[in-house]
Amino acid sequence: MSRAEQREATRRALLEEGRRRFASDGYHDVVLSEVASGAGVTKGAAYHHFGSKLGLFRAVVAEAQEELGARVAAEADRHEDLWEQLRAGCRAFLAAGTDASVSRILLVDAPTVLGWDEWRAMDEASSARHLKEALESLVAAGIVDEQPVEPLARLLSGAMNEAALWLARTGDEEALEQAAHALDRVLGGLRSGAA
Amino acid sequence: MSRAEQREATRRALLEEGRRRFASDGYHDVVLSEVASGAGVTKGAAYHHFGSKLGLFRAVVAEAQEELGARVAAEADRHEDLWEQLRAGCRAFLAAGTDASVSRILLVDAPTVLGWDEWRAMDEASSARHLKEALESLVAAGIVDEQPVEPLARLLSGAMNEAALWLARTGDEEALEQAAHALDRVLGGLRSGAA
DNA sequence: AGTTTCACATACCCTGGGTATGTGGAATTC
DNA sequence: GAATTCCACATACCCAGGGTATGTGAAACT
Repeated sequence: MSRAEQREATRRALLEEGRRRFASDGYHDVVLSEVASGAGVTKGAAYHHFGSKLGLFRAVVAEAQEELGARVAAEADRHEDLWEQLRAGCRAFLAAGTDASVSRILLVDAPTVLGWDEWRAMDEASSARHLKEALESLVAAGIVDEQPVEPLARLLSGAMNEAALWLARTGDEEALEQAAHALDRVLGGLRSGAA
Repeated sequence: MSRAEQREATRRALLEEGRRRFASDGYHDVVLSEVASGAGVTKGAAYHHFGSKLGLFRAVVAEAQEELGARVAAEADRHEDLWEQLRAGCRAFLAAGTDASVSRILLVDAPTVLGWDEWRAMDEASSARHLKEALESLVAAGIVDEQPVEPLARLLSGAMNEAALWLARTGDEEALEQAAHALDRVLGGLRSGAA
């Protein structure tokens, strides 16, 4: 194995082991040296690659964020109708929240550990941006009334984050159906001439 | 000062200094011995009263939670109409989120530090319960369609938490108005025969 | 007045994040 | 292909800070 390959291999091993532990134990209870030994290396390697425990966490978050964004977008893009795209995206997000490596890392720990500002910036770069764009398209198409999209997107984003956490906890198939229904209700309020 | 009075005085001093620091620096960056010295005592006193750093935080959270719940309930109770009660409560919550000792402590740190389960249990005991009760009353009055109230409450709770954080960050008078409007839209979707 | 109690102070322990430095083998140079 | 450089890590160490064990003096009780 060449040096570049070797480097990439340990990097990946650290990311994966880190993700596992962050998801199951939470940021604070994760010991960096244990992540390293779990990945078959030592603390030194982790610091070489990521600079700090927070650096590793940041990298894990970024990766998980991207994956989630892609997953949601993929589900949304299966529909032609703009309104259905929004619904499908939201549902995909709720379903994804069941995964601990999403909920614990992205929704619970990330805001505190990275600070709310940085977390929001990362969120903006993926899922939140999709949501905002979807809403803007709907406004442009006249399906949703003209209005500031930003606060609306925040409200919906928050609603779905919380719902996803709730589902992750009471990981029930029925609960997911209920949440999806409730979400439809809420979204319904946005349609032109609904209220 | 009697011993009981003295005890209560230091307890309060620790709670208040703790609340200040947790709000401005966040749980992790708060050093317990500094909280103590800020309150005019030593670490020993803090451990005597609260058992651990987490114990102090828990006490601070409980107090802040109660205050918030009371504030929201008070605003809601100024209205006769059930629907207006819900709206007023939500608006009061949004306004309260501007306060750092609410947003940082209750919304950002508490879920991670106490763990989501414990946080949810505490939330349930105050604001979340009020929200659920309000929704149940609305359903009973036929203003909102019959449906599972639990997931709906979670969605709304999450939406308001996130909105409050957003407001705390861009602490704008106009933003608050926008958020309140967006909230009305979303709530509007719940009324019978709206969708 | 003697004894007990208890609210704290003091001194110490130890985990764990961070850093500074060493090292062996791959990549490069001549 | 021997010498040199480079670099991905390992090793050894530092120290901040949460937690604990024990001491102490003044109030409360007898």
